[in-house]
Amino acid sequence: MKKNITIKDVAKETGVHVSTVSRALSPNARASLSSEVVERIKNKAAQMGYRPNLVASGLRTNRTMTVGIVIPDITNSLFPPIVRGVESVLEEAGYASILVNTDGDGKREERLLDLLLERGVDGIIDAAVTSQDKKVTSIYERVPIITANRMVFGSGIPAVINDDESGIKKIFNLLVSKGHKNIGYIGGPERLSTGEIRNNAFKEATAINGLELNVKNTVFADKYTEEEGLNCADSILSNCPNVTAILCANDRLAIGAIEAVNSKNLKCPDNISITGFNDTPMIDRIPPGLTTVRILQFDVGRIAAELLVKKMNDPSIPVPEKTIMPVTIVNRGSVSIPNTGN
Amino acid sequence: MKKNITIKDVAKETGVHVSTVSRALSPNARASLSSEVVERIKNKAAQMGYRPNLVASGLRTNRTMTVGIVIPDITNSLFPPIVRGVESVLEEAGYASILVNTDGDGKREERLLDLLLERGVDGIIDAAVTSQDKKVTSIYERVPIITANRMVFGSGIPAVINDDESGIKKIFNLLVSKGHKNIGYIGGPERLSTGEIRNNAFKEATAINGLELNVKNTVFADKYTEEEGLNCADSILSNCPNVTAILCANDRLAIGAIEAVNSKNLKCPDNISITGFNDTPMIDRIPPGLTTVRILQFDVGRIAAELLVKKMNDPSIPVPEKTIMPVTIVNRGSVSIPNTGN
DNA sequence: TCACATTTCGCAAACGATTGCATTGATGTT
DNA sequence: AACATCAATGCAATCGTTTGCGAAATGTGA
Repeated sequence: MKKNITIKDVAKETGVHVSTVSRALSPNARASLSSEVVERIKNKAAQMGYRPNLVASGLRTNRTMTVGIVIPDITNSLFPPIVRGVESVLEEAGYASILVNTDGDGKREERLLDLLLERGVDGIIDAAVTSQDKKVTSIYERVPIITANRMVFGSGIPAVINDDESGIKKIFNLLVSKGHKNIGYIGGPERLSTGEIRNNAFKEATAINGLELNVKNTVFADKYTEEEGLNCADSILSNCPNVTAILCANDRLAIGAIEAVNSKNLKCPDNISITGFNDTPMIDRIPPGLTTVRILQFDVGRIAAELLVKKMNDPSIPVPEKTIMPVTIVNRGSVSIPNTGN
Repeated sequence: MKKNITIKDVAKETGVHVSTVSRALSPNARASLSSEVVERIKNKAAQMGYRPNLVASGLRTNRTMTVGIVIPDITNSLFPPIVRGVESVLEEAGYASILVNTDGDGKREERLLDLLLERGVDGIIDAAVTSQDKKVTSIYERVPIITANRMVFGSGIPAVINDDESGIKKIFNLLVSKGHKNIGYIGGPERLSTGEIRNNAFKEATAINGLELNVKNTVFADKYTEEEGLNCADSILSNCPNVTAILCANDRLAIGAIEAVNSKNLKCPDNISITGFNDTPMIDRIPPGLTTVRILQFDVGRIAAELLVKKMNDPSIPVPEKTIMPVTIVNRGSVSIPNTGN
């Protein structure tokens, strides 16, 4: 392993002091130097193959130029686009990102957040928070944080989220416009802001439309997984055989619901219409084509990162506490007019 | 933003020297201290909420306890499981990982590798190398590297790859065992080791089986994308209408090929059998269910990381230059007996 | 030509932790 | 009792960079 070339080596080679080299190589401090030396030093440094040591610089400046990205699980296709969105702006701004997966485990999340702190990250993008997250709130006084896709209620932590409420209401309206009156609902986990907001939106939507809501046709998933979706749909279908549609708080739940429908020898959408939320990648290739709410995954990450960069540059700068990204309905094959026949 | 508590604060508070605190908190050096002081210091440190500054420690020890993970694109579902595999062992070993996406762009890859070096990563897992990658080879003398899923031929860089050759041969044999004699092939990019190995394996397989191979039914994709798969399949289907099966070097190509078949009003597998490679997540939900080669994505990452940890602990330790992970065939619906009728 | 302002650069102290070496005090040996 | 031995801790340099401050060199104006 070769030895690294330091600022000191460059200084010796060019016959100036290390501080001069430092200044010559720093775009800000460069101004106080004669352009002649600056050129000479920059050339020599390049020629010697000098690469700054970000660790040393980080120690001195207390800025590591790294941020932590906290997500539940990169294996969940909802998150990679968010991560890319985050990195698209972070990379431009010179930041590297440390990615960690919480697996939705609170203890893990706490550990990982502490780890990020030890590593001196300049900021954190957290897409794995729970709606009442204590840990992240306590950390918020030590480092700038932006939550993405989810939020912590009443924490003051700036959040970039999707318009969950209007998404649910729009797709609910789509169902009623098709003639559905008996709509089942598979809700999201109440401990997540997405779950709570979507679930409330569903309740409101039923009320607004004068439909009735009973405990049998609205069940709440404990996790956003296909398996939960399958179980919840099973429960709805057996307790309320007269539902003509099931609105799901998330695509994965919807996929599970479709499975449940299929396994009962029913067909979606012929017998039961099903809708999702997120329009997660590849979902369009799974039959019958999920009608769902499209969110701007990449942009959620992008905007969150932009806000974070602002905050990191100047912690006192005010950023909106809630940025709500627009959603759109994408119509595919999983919704049709209700089949009340037989 | 609160001030961080340092080793110096703990020293002052306990009335000992900073070096003593350092030793007390370091599992190795702890031995040379009386257990009484060690306890006292550890307690006080915990009580004060002391958190080590990994940046400072990294500067002194020249070990940042971070590794770089280089992949083409986290949005490609092949990679998240690999990343999780890597992190599963890295996290245990106390390393954090910086994830970067090259987008398959050589220039980007070079820049990102340099960035990782500046950040003083202790090692690199690279799943984005080309088969003749100069950059990564040149960097290999500065930091331990393991390539995952792909390899750099003749570089001496340890690689953990899948048994691409036997995967292709097995699935080829599956096709001939079903009776296929006129098999088209959509190959992988020649600049990637996976492409080269799989393409050669296909050639060998045809030779072994005494089948003929012509330029019209074997085409090579420039990238592993659905779009390329579609175009390549289009070309094969129009130039060789008598092919009964298309073997694809990768699942995404296969998905594109299925699209091409569908768009010609043919059906897979009724008219054309199609096979893939990787058994990428969710692929099982896309009709008609791709018959493909399953690779151990998670384990490729895991093993690569294990080797890397070994190397980082002792660069002189020998690790196998090539670790080949077993593959298995997973039979789903996309292969049937050839339809030569009409 | 002198006093003074400016530009350009060097000096040295930080940042927080680690570690080889020196020092202290206690213990053991003869 | 004198001395070697060893365990426990302190001292200070070090990692590579940044930056406030001061010194030297240069320029300016009268």
